[in-house]
Amino acid sequence: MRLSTKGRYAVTAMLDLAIHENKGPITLASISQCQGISLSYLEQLFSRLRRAGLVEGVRGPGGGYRLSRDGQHISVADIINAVDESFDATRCQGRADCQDGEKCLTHELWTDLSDQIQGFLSNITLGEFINRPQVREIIANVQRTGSDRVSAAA
Amino acid sequence: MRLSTKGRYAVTAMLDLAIHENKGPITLASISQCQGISLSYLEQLFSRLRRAGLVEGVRGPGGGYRLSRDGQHISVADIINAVDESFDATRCQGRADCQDGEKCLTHELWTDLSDQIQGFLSNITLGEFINRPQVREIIANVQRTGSDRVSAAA
DNA sequence: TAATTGTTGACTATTTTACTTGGTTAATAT
DNA sequence: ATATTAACCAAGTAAAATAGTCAACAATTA
Repeated sequence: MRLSTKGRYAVTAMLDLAIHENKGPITLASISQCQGISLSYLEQLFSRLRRAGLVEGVRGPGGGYRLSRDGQHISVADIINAVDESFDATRCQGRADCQDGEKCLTHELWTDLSDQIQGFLSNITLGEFINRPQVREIIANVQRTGSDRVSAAA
Repeated sequence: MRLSTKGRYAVTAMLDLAIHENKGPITLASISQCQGISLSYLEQLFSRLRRAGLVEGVRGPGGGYRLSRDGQHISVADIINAVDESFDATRCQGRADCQDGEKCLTHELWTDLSDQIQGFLSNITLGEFINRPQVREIIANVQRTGSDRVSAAA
């Protein structure tokens, strides 16, 4: 479980899709412009998100990306795992040839902790998150002051 | 909040110190050997942990590092923040000149989420973690099969 | 057909990670 | 005192990850 700006890009982009879930596909160009991420970099990220089955692309004019399943069933952990491919290959794998056993010990402690974090992020879904009262408030405020995404994308 | 192998190294090393909290200082050489991390890299990490006030070094023979305060009061978030120095400087800072307001929106959603993760990891302290029944079991098992750290360090 | 948008691959620059080398100090043991 | 131990410190380096560019191609719509 790695958590970097790469993961943040993916999560914020996915939140973008989740918020406009019912307004048709969102183009990467739009996300690129709004979030200041290069288009090609987003393409790379979405390539992975698509292969992970989290989004589906729609080609042609009016196309873009949409969530491939309900936001309620896409967790933050899903997204981060999709773009990070962190097959960790922690040392001392299998062979218990550590000098005094401590190596395997702390390694195991970390995996325990890592599982905890993973579990925590698995319980935060896009749908659940954007439906929290305080988050809904943020969304409402921004859409009141700024112009809507639909008009901006049209 | 960045979470990489660097952070894992730091956390596992700190868990090492926490487990042997009452057995005097632990040398970096010992941790290096046990966890397969280069000594100098550990020195760099502990330099930061020390400057963050999480550990204190003891020079000379029999020296090493120990926690500078009780493990109950050192959280995983403390450790990761100490070694990662992630002042993120997320774009669109202050100036709300985003094209359609969406940029600031998802940025804010991320900080919300990020605060959640931070809060979660702040609640997991070294002391609390290694005192969990299932974790204590791991520790007991390893110390039964392998030789003890004290004998290995002596 | 022309425009739009996803899809893919190769290639590059920058940053971070992880490590190396070579020292210096401070404490301890002989 | 001297040698040993170990923390401290500072450059520099190789490998990897991050972030981005460029260029082509495929499907869809108007």
